[in-house]
Amino acid sequence: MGWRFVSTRTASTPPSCSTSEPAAAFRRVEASMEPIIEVSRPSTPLLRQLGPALHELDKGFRADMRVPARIVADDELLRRMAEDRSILQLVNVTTLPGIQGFAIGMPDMHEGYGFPVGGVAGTLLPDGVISPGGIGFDINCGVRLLATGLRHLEVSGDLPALAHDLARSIPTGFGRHGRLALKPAELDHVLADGVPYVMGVLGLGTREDLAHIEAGGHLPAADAARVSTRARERGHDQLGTLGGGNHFIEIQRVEHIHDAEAAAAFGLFEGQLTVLIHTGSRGLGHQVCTDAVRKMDQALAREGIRLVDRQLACAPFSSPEGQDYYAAMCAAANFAWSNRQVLTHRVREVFGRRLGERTETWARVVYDVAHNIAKVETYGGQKLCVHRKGATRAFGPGEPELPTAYARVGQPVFIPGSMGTASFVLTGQGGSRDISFASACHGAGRQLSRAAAKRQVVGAELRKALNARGIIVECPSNAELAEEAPEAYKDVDRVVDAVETAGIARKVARLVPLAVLKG
DNA sequence: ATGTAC
Repeated sequence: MGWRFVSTRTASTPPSCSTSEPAAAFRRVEASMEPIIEVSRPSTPLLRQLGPALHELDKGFRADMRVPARIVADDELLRRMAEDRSILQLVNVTTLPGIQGFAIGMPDMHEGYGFPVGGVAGTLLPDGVISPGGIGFDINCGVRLLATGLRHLEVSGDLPALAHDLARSIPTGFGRHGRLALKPAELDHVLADGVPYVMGVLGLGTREDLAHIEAGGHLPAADAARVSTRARERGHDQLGTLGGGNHFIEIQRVEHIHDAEAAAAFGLFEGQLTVLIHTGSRGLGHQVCTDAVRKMDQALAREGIRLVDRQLACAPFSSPEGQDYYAAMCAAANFAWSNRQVLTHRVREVFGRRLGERTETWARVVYDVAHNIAKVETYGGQKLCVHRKGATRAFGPGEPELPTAYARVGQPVFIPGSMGTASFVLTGQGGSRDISFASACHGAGRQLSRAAAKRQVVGAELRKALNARGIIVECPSNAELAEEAPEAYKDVDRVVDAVETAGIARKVARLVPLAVLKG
């Protein structure tokens, strides 16, 4: 395997982002971004394989690295990553003040804002930085799996009606408003209290749901008062909406069980009808991120932070900007969990109406896990701010936060494939703490930009091809379909295999789509 | 991802 790492500037002179002339500094950094890797050259001792599907780029690669960069991938995925700037972005992450151990990229890694999507980094509290770009614009974008007691064959004739009803009940697409318009005081409660409020006061859900959501659907560090007026305006009527892009609701069948013990613990069986919900905090979270990036950018000089890429805007966790962002991020996360909770309620309404309110038609929450979030977690006795951007927490067995029924098998991890392809349920392995700060991948990962996908794929033809395979498509826009075409994504089987080979999480079940609802 | 370019 031949890899050559090429840095276009000398390692002894890391670029600085002089905050007195940010625009010029930004241009310099941009100019230094290509290329990081050339394929088919002699290998370098700077990149070495640490284990199965685990690689490390030595700290000596660039003088400004504080820790090494690691990547979970097989050789083919690594080669793919080298085609965009994601590895360079991961190297940039290693320069952040307070970073501990290593920055690590998941096998679905690709370019993002500042951090790569699929990047994980832990910074030491209290004074290590928190960086909004390490969480992403869609704060607490995440995935929730619902499992019914139905066999898909029992209801195959009802699927078109179910999909249609869901499409009528759930607003999808860019900027769409929902049926719930929250009064300011109600929005405050959603932001501060998350799903317990939605369940307890609005009556949408059960106590059982709460036990099967990461963090119980409520981060207590949230402070509604630190969410800007503009963010609240954008979010007040978006609870219970799906959004656009890669967000979707999919009705699926469990095609194959890989791990009988874990599947039994999660309540999954072959032929079962499941529903996968993928969405986040909509315009509210986006505005929280935008607000924080601006504020932190202005505070860099005061904090004496010099950045290699301005998109890595950050502030010490303990600083006013860091605390404001963390409290607002937690509030946006509560909003996102609440959003998935309201969507769950809509699914239950539709299923109950169409199929009758029976034990079998009840959609139980298997788990709900964030993949764009920062969490305070303890590693080696140290409290870290673990940034996961396009990365799923993957706790192994025995972690106190897990539901009791999952304590022996580990945390459910959901890996949605691209539209029309398989999704996976995995379970976190004990080794994940040391390998990846207890993190796994979050999806197949883009390999084509949205623009490139639109050029290459005709939405109407994709729709026909999906229908020909018996997949129901509820999506008003052919353009949106084209952007999310399977060709735009990496091979999800390969991505999941890399995570499993590395020892982070193991396969429990493979799910295939029956109907997809998207913006 | 996103009232898609303050």
